[in-house]
Amino acid sequence: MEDGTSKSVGSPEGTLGECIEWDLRNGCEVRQILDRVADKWSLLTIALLERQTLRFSELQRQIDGVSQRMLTVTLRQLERDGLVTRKVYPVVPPRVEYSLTDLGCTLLSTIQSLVAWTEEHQAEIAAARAEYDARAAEPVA
Amino acid sequence: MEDGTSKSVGSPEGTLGECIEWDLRNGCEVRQILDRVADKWSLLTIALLERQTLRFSELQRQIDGVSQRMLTVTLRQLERDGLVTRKVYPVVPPRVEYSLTDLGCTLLSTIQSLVAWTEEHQAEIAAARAEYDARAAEPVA
DNA sequence: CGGTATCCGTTCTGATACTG
DNA sequence: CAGTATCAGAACGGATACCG
Repeated sequence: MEDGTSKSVGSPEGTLGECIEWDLRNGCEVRQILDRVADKWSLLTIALLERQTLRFSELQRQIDGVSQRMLTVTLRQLERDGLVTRKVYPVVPPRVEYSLTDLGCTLLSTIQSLVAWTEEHQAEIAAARAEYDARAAEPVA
Repeated sequence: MEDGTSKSVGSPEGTLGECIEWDLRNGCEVRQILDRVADKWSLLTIALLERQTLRFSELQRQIDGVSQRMLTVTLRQLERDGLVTRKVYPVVPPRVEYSLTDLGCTLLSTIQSLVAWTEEHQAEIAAARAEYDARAAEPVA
């Protein structure tokens, strides 16, 4: 996990296509970051932290389906990437609150778009799948 | 895989937070779709097909890093979900071209945002990681 | 409560070999 | 060229047990 020293950045401007090519040609860490933010749990976690601070248990309850381990791992990654802040209150029982950093907030709108898109086109995708599967079942006939 | 019959969709309007909650409470297939479109290879594949049709080998060459197997799998999923069109020319040697469907195009802008965000904040993330790792190395001191 | 450590089965991936 | 099939290794994810 060496990283790319943060200075050789300077991504080229231009169309997305160009950026992608640049990205790919460099086989750089962009893909790795993309994988992180595009992660299922990361996406949902960030979305849930929109404008609100949540405790570990609250997150776990709301995401429901995520195991304690996965939530912990996800939060650690997000914290490491500077997207989420972890605040520990030295009380007993322990209280740990998570919230988005400014950097994390900049991701919000994009994630919103992605989630919104998914919900908007849910039916279309389901239909496409059904059609595809049906076609696969009865070949050319 | 019951469908979402296209009419029972009506995701609630309002803030993203509300949508997410709705999403989670339904434990619906949204997450599954999200996982698909948020996939590393899917993301890059769709981005590369922006306004252009590409052959299998062209995609493989440009994405570089993807194995033939993964590219095939990815393209099949995207095709099944109705995001990509697969056109086979019955010639020899075989020629297969891929392009985005209208549905796939609607995802373009969102994906562009995500990729753009990643490239824009690459440095910040790298810095955050470095700081986090450094802090982990020398505890409280 | 909020983790961490560990075991362990499942999934994902890449490399390789073979086909139309 | 564009796959499909197979196999082994790596990564993922859940369940459990235990700590501060």
